[in-house]
Amino acid sequence: MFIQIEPSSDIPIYTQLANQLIELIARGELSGGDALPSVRSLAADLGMNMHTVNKAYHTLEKKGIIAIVPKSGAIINPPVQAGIQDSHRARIVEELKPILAEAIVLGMGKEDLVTLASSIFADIKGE
Amino acid sequence: MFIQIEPSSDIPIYTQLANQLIELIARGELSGGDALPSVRSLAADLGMNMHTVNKAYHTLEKKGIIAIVPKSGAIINPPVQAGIQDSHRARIVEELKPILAEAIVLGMGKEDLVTLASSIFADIKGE
DNA sequence: TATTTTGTTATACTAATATTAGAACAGTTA
DNA sequence: TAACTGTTCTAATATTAGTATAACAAAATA
Repeated sequence: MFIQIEPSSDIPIYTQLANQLIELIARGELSGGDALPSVRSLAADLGMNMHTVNKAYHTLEKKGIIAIVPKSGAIINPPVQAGIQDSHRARIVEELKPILAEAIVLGMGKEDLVTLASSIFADIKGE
Repeated sequence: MFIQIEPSSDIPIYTQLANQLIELIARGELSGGDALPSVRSLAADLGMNMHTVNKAYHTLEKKGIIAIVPKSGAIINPPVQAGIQDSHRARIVEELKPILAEAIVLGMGKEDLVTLASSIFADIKGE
């Protein structure tokens, strides 16, 4: 598992970890049904505390991306075929809105935003 | 100026304030050249501390959205006609990437993302 | 069955951040 | 001149982030 943490970043370590795990899943390097490493082993691998990894896992669970089975481990949820759930979509919208507003103020138009979204999509999926 | 702060939110007050100011500008309710209220008056209006407003203003300055003139006040930057600057665009991409990755994992495809971006754009611009 | 591993929970500590508070300073504006 | 401006400073409290141990009970495994 290829994960790189920037200790000097203003983004919390557990958020960096959660984001990189999400990208690995989006890119297909981790798939639905796969088990994530135990919090202890991943913490040892990355040189961080067990509780930090635990917090990242629980962040992913709250987002509906993995399932944590008590006393057993964390498993990536199977891909949804019926499309995104409304509750998740609403959360994405709330996260996206302030960033898109910023982009608009800084001079981007509707076409620019659509192009940007497509290009980031391609980048995540692996160019 | 219509600003609503949620004290119980996990989003810091100064971030909520900065985001809502950005949306007001994106929507056109505040325009380039307009002066923002003084940090003291806005803090009094919103029932918060002067330093919290000050931090929100400096956040907007760092993003290139307003200019703060020492001993005078804060003025909204004029709209850019030459399109967004590369440095700003790069920052937007970094902010957008983890959210789009999350959307992909939760079942959204390229078309869904493009549609979502368009719909949020319309929403911000005032339906 | 016995051992190891698992996530969970609890406590404790340090560091950084967020927020409020009050005051003083020096330049701007009316 | 007088009021207002952002800046700077000190200070206090509250919350969050991160690390460090330790113990527990259930699951996996040898």
